[in-house]
Amino acid sequence: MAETTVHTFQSSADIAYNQICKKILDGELAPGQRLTRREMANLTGVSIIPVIEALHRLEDEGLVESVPRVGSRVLLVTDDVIRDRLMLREAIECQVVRILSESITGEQINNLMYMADQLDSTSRETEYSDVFWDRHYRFHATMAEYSNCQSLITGLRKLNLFHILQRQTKSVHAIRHEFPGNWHRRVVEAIQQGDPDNAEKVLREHIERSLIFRKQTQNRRNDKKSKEG
Amino acid sequence: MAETTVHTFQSSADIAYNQICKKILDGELAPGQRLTRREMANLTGVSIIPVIEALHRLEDEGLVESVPRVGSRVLLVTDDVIRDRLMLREAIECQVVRILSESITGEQINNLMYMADQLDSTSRETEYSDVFWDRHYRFHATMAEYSNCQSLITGLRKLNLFHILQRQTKSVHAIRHEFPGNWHRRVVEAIQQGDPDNAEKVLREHIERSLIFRKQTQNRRNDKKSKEG
DNA sequence: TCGTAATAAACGTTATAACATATATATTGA
DNA sequence: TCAATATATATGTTATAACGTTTATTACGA
Repeated sequence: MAETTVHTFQSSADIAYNQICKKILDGELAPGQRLTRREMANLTGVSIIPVIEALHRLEDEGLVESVPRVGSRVLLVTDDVIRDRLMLREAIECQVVRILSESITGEQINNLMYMADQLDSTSRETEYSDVFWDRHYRFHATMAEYSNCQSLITGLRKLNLFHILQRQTKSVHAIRHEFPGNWHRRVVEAIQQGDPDNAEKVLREHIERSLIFRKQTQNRRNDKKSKEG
Repeated sequence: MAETTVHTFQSSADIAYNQICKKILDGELAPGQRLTRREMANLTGVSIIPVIEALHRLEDEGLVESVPRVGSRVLLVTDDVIRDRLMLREAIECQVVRILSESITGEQINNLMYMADQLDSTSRETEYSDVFWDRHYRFHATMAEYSNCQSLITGLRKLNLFHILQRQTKSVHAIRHEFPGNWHRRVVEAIQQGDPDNAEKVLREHIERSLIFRKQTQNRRNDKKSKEG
């Protein structure tokens, strides 16, 4: 009831998009699952035309991959894709903190500091959970917004959506152990100091750490595999 | 005749996309020009459905902007958009040279060095021209390819397409004077040294220089305007 | 003359049905 | 039994036509 009652003309394409998107993010439609146009039309109650548009949007968001004349499926989260997105995330987030370190206002710093502390305390007190990741996404999305750069904002939103998909593999949870307890606050403090190079460095160290961690898990997984075989 | 005769099944959407895209890049459809679906259907000889897909692709490429229930038009190249793309370019290109400085092979270095010299000599000998920008795009696209990161490759391709659109405003030509004659070679040399931080620094200096230049032209333009008014 | 309301035209949206291609199944031959 | 071929089914693609909204035009009144 506190919702703003904006005239929200929802097109059929919107309906299809929202429903399919939700099912993907909830894991109801798992990675690799084929999404045929007629099935999606039946599933969402709209015709094929808006389903096509919905699938294209999902493909643009990076949640769906398509092959011309063959069809679409929920993105398969392979190691290659994970690495690809990690590289892009590093590029975008570093640029964001650079911009912020040169243009951020006091009020924005306060907001970020509050969110960072809230986030860091979450990671210390509880297991990795939906609420943690929610705050995590929101923190990074807020930084992106403060950059005032639409491409960076949009790019990061897509990466966050991908991360929700990636989380369904469960393997990301372990990254936690690589984080110092006050890492996000340290990022904000680096931004506050106003040195772009240092702010970027602080952020990059973190991302590279999780990349290194991923390589370790890969090796571990390979070891386990060779034991099984 | 030297073309590879690959079975290239061109869908109606492909036909529409190619034709409209070409007209935009050639300036035949100028920025701000409205692209109604029926007109585009008549223009390209296909029905509305594939035109819709073509326009969505062009929107994804960043050449077209749309408003739901209103329509599409060729992207208006405003100063805000230029700044936005410059920020994104900086993010992507810096990440590319970082990756390259840690993973590039000798053969790749040789290729890039050759392309850089060819490019730098072009900028010294001739006026800014199609052939210069062609080589420029190809140089940067090759670096992106060597990064082996699809998101960075795709992102840079879109930025290059945007730049072609931006060139139609003519204002980019003047950036030339900001370049030292051997700038591209220096980038490759920095990559070769294997230090990501330095490679990034070299690249970023260049991009920031052209950004500063843009601000100068804006001021100059404002001065001119106030004289006229 | 200007702002406002009513009308008309233009245009985005989408349901249906037919078409073309790709995949799965069945059949044939060795 | 297996591979190759032919058939059938599933599915992506797209043309057409109708629907609803937005924008442009006209008519009206102050």
